Amino acid sequence: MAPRAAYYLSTPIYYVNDSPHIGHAYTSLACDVLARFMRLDGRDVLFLTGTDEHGQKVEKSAIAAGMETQEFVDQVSERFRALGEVMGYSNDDFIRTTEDRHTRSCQELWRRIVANGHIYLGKYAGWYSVRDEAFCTEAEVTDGPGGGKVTVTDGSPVEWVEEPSYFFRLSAWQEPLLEFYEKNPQAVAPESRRNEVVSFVSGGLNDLSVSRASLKWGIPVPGDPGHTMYVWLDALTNYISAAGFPDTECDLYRTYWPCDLHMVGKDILRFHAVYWPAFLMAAGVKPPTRVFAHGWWTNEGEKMSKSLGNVIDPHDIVERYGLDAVRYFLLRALPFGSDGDFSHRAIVGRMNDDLANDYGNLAQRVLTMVNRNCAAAVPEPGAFTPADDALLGAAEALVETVRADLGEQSFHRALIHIWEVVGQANRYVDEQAPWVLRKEDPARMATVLYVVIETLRHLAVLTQAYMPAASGRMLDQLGVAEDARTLAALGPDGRLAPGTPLPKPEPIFPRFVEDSAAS
RNA sequence: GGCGGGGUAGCUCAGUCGGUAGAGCAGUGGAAUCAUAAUCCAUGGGUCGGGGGUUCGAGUCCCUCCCCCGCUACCA
Repeated sequence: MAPRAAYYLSTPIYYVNDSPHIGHAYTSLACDVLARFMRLDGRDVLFLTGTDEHGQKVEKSAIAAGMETQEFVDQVSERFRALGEVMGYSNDDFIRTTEDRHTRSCQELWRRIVANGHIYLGKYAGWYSVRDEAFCTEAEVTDGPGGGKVTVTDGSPVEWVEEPSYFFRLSAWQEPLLEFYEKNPQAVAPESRRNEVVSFVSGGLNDLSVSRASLKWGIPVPGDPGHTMYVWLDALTNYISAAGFPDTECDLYRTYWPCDLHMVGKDILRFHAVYWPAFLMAAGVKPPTRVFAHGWWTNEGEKMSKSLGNVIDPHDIVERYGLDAVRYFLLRALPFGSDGDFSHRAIVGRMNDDLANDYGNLAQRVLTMVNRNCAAAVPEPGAFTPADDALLGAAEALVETVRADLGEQSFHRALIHIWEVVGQANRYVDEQAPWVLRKEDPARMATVLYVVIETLRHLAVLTQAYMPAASGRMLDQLGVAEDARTLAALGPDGRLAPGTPLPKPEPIFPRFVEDSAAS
């Protein structure tokens, strides 16, 4: 038997200075759905997430909180782990940049880049924003209200810093990067983001400051402990640290690197699509296969911000709408890659129309009939008619379509395709009218009900990646064994066995009923 | 300023090679009654952002203008 094809995908590591919000939840959710789907498809998956714990900002926050820095990051990192539990993530690893394995990896990557002549000692002078962890050009700085200088973009204060610094020779990587994008058109997605990246690189690249002398909370530069690595070089390296680097001969590394997919928000695309491949190529390491930048959410049409106080906390919406509904909505509401709006009306529409009415009710109406008229067991089908074959054929063809959609991270399209079959099944039930057959032709009724529950088996197996809990309950009601819920079990060979006892059906997707007492 | 992406039914959006404008939701009418008052059927006279052009024929190609979004530059 051939070894299972490996699939390595990552979320960004989240900065511990932030509180987990819907943006973090969304990025990881997309990865989780992909990871689950790939596992169902028999792939050997490594799904990585974690936390970014270094930098001046963290150090200052710890002091402000009156805590030891390590104690502070331990506590905040835990919040991101907790988010994973609330959202049902199935990550295989959770890396923290304060771990030894990461320090070793970073330092070795640095040594290799130095050995190849791409890091040199220079001097940096400029405006530095502690909040943004970045130096700013003169054009990005303006006079602040309090007399000091602030950034133009978000008004965070900047301070003038002059210090010796190590530089990464990014300027030398312009051509290799352009060649990389050219040869690997799928390396940056979606298409519009790829254009932006190519355009940015074509415009010329400046060398990058990759160390800071004034920073203590970070990874020391090998051979020059007076310097600490620049936060992005540190953070990005987590992706190979988790793959066992620098031990490039270990199973982990040989199996999973290069990473198949880095999922990121559009704000950090440049770091992943430009700096990161350059760092790796400079060290003689293969760059990641693909970086996908998704969009932002607004809340009821408004940009989310701390000052507006309208930042969506994943815990709140999961509590209000339920995890399965939230997971479904976030990936169905908009084309993946675009910006989207989170509104109460929109999610309730999806919950009630798509989940409760179309999908949930399809299962309920058919399983109830089976329960009452087929001795609560999978019925014995007779010969299939063309109408039966049409529905079964559509259900069986779905796996190919969904695999292709998810292969290009088109989460919403996969759901649209699945729901086309949901609609087809509802129409089939109306046309066949098993409640009429019950009196006139019980054998035909049994066949019709069988065709629908067999269709439901396909639907439920496929929706597992998006809605693990609800889909699992549906598979329970269909009498599908735990070990028969993979994509390999789809198709005619895995059909439901007549006579299998079925439990009494219970509604799977609750309708959201507005609380009229409120307001 | 440059580059990229958009401007299509009340709302969210599809529209491959140019050939009588589509889907979902919402609305209206009807059927059915197995089901979570769920389902199914019927129903869209929209200047396809404005103007001009090419063509027998353009949402779909060309020119131009307006507006929105993203990336980026420069002036300062």
